[in-house]
Amino acid sequence: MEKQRAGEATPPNFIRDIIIKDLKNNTHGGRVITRFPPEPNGYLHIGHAKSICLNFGLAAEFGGICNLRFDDTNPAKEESAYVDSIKTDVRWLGFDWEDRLYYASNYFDRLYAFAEELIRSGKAYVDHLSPEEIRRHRGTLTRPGTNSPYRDRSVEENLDLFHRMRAGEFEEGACVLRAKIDMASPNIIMRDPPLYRIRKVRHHRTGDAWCIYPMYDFAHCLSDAIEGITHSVCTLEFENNRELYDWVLDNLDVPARPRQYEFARMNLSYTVLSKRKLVQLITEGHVKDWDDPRMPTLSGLRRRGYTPGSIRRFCRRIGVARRDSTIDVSLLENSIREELNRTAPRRMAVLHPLKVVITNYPENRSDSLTAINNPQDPNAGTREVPFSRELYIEQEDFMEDPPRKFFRLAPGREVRLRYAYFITCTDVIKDEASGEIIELRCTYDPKTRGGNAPDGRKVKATLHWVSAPHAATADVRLYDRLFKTPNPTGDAQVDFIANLNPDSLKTLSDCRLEPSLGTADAGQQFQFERLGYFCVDTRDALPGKPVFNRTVTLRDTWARIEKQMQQKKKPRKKS
RNA sequence: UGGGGCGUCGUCAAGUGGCUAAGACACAGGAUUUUGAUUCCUGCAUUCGGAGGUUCGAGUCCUCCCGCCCCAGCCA
Repeated sequence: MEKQRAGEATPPNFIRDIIIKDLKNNTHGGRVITRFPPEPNGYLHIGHAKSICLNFGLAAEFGGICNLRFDDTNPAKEESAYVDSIKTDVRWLGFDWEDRLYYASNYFDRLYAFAEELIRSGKAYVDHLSPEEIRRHRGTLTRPGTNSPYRDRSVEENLDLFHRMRAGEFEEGACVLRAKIDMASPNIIMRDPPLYRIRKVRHHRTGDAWCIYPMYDFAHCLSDAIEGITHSVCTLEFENNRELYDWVLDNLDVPARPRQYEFARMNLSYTVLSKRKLVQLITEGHVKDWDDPRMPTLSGLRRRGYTPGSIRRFCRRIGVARRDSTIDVSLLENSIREELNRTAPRRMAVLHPLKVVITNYPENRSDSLTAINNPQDPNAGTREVPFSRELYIEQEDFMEDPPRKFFRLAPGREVRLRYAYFITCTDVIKDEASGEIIELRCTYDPKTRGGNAPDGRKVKATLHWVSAPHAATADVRLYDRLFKTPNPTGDAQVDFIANLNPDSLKTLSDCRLEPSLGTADAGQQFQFERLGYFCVDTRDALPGKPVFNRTVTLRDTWARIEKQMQQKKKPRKKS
């Protein structure tokens, strides 16, 4: 096993501390059993990755196990398609639940028996109040609730009623099984919470076997107990539910006594993570689907070119705590750059082509030059790239009237073409009608082959380029942040949709790539030199016709300088 | 306004009464560079939401105050 690099060890967090203490005190018989419990009603996103890494990571670190358990107690919202995508994503992230793939729905019989046990001990009752009446009886944050008139039915009557609920004798909403706790509890969760409701809906796994389904608060803690979970880790919004979690387990004869611990869910700048909002983005057509490369879903990130390792490292770096937090996306971006810098083969690709004719280079001749595949990895070897009289360079690498700090190509200036020759710009050809620059005439110095001048003269810039007659053509998708504001949902007055970045996707259809890129396979990742990291799309690419997605740009100091110069030019706005 | 939580650098986050308050990202300088990339240096909280108090000593303990988050689904 590769030794963890310094600073990459799992940082301490309070849940880890609890486990260490429990292990020391033999609280759970020295065992650590966690679980990742998604509801199959949507795709996993980067926030779930935090939970997955935490739960599986904790188990791995302390010699325990982590189960994958689908919390499928609401058939109206859940689908097996989501089960499949979740399994794919967890596996892709690099975690293995082995033979421990569980479903809350597998426990429906046992859960039903637990409910009967609660009724028999006088701690649950069937309530015939309507949903509206239940709400009214619940009271408010500051006022206690009032008891349901059905609260004191006998055990026999409750048992009978509950059996009849299960038998389908009542309509949806006609009645519900409730825990008999305390309608005056300051914790609203404890005011006789519903345990079972009637749903005459086909369940994706149990079919029509049931018409009553357990609520989260009843099913989750008992599922944990059934599986012998020791540390039930969830997010902070369930903190109020912990009292009920404990109540259920304390009032039933359960096989194990798990404990719930809560950590803060993450927010990520320039995006949204709530399932409701992600769904909205899809249904309103702002993005294509769950796996749109702009989505913070694991399938979106995967398609964007993020690797499992980069996401795991990101999750390790953000830590686990109880305070609200918004992680800067640059941390995520840094995680993938860091990996791809080490691993991605370099290639040259011209996204916005500007034709260059080397006037002193013979027609009908070509040249083959050796390029290094990855300067960070000597084992990556080299490749040959063709050179000829007609080339393409990046439009933004030439300026007719360059500012001081611009040291790329300009009239009369000499620059290096990477791995090729020094060239000097002699003429600028423009479209007569529009004035647009359509071609450059340059000369090359044959003595600089490979990129070095024998006389030792230096150039200030090295440009990437592609030989025109040899180039492959492809579509390249430039993805950027989905929202233009760091906190798209921050202003309650503004619909987050209004904060969408209109430039989150730019599709370029006339990009010229070095020939080898024309046959790249789906999923392959490259660094396009001086531009960024790109991968071949896995959905829209055809054999021999790849489509490239930009994962992330390279850090771009020049862009920053340009921006600063622009800001200087503009008169400062009064603050 | 009832209850439950949380406030340490721009963003995360260590810190569990006793060296000069870790580290990462971001940012700003500089060096190296055939990617304005990478890499490498350097800088970046006299102060921990605020005010009092306890203590020889407080980010850590106490009191009060301020701010933010969660809970009134037959969702999870």
